[in-house]
Amino acid sequence: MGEKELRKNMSILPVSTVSKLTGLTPRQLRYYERFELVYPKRSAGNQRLYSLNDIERLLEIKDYLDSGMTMQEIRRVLSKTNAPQISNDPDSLSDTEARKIFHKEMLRVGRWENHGSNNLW
DNA sequence: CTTCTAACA
DNA sequence: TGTTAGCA
Repeated sequence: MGEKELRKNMSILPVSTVSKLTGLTPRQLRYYERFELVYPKRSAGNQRLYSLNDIERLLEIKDYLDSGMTMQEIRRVLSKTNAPQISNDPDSLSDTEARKIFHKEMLRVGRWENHGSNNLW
């Protein structure tokens, strides 16, 4: 697995950020998790941590729902393309390193907001 | 922030 | 069926 893919699979984004990024409410994010459309990690405080791949997934889910697709159908499609979240050891990262990565993502978020772009990665 | 149940269209 | 309000 390349370094890029590794970073995309790191779960570091809290629901508030993911909500703004995807336009989905935290409630919807929880609902989708119930249907196994996404499998975010959990922080020590039991709060969801999403990866960049999860963002892409969620955006896809949005489109699929607009297309009139069902949760079950979406789950089937997504389970083929993207296997369940794999081993991304957040514990293997030092705190400073994790903070660096998170800050980087925050900067990216700001950039998108300024450009108002929907074509993300 | 999390969980849960009940309710709506 | 997808989503939400209100609670603890």
